[in-house]
Amino acid sequence: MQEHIEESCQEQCFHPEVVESVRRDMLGSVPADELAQLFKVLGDNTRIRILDALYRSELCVCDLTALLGMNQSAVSHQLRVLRDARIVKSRKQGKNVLYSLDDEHISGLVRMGSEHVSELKR
Amino acid sequence: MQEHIEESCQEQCFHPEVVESVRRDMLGSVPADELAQLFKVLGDNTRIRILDALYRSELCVCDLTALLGMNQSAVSHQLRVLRDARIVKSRKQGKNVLYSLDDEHISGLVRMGSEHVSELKR
DNA sequence: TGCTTATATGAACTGTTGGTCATATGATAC
DNA sequence: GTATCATATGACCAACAGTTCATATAAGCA
Repeated sequence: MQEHIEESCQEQCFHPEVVESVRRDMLGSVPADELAQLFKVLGDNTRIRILDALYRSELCVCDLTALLGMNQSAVSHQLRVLRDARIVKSRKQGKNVLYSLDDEHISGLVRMGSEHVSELKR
Repeated sequence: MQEHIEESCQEQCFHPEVVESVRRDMLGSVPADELAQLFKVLGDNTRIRILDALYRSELCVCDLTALLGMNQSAVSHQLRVLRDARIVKSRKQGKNVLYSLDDEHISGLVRMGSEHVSELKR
């Protein structure tokens, strides 16, 4: 994190050297997009509750439906979003489909996010 | 992460003991909501690019406007969202307003998210 | 074979969100 | 004071996202 050079804006106001140096270092637009996409998938109450549940145990769709108290279709739709984002994985077992978290980065993100949230309350 | 007990669904299909135990451990609905809200704010391409830039240097609004190549109003609107979520902070300096990240949890989240994203590509 | 159960999916509806335009505020400079 | 510049904000609109309803698929059971 470099220090900001104190000077008034020329012309169009901005600080050309700082802007140039930041521009060089910034993420490309593709990675930024993918990152935003990941957070967007995490940015829904239903999906967070699903992940919170799956963090504790592998569960089938109707378990999740019962836990969340919402209808099965809504849960399935959200599971699809999570599957497409490769945040959860599923395996078939008889009539049921069992879901679980796809990797441990996700629990890390959720844990870190929780810390930030509780930090803000102090 | 406890193991799932293999048994077929009774009645309404679900596994009552597992569901009960998960239910006990799950986040309350308020924390889940706050967490989802945090990720929702991070889940936008423009805001991620703003954070990526601010991670590298404190910047004024017109710097960001130039960096992102979008109009000033759009940038200000998104800065407001980030400010309301206490993800960035601002200080006045003459005519300018300088923005920076509000705490290091945020850069941690972004870093961790990036790792996850690049992990998926392998 | 048909019947039931678990899950998935498509269509439609509704609420939300990101951007644009126009305008307001607030500070500096003249 | 007035003019100008940097930023903020309100109204509006188009695109999108989450839920529901109805229906499809697919497995197990009689």
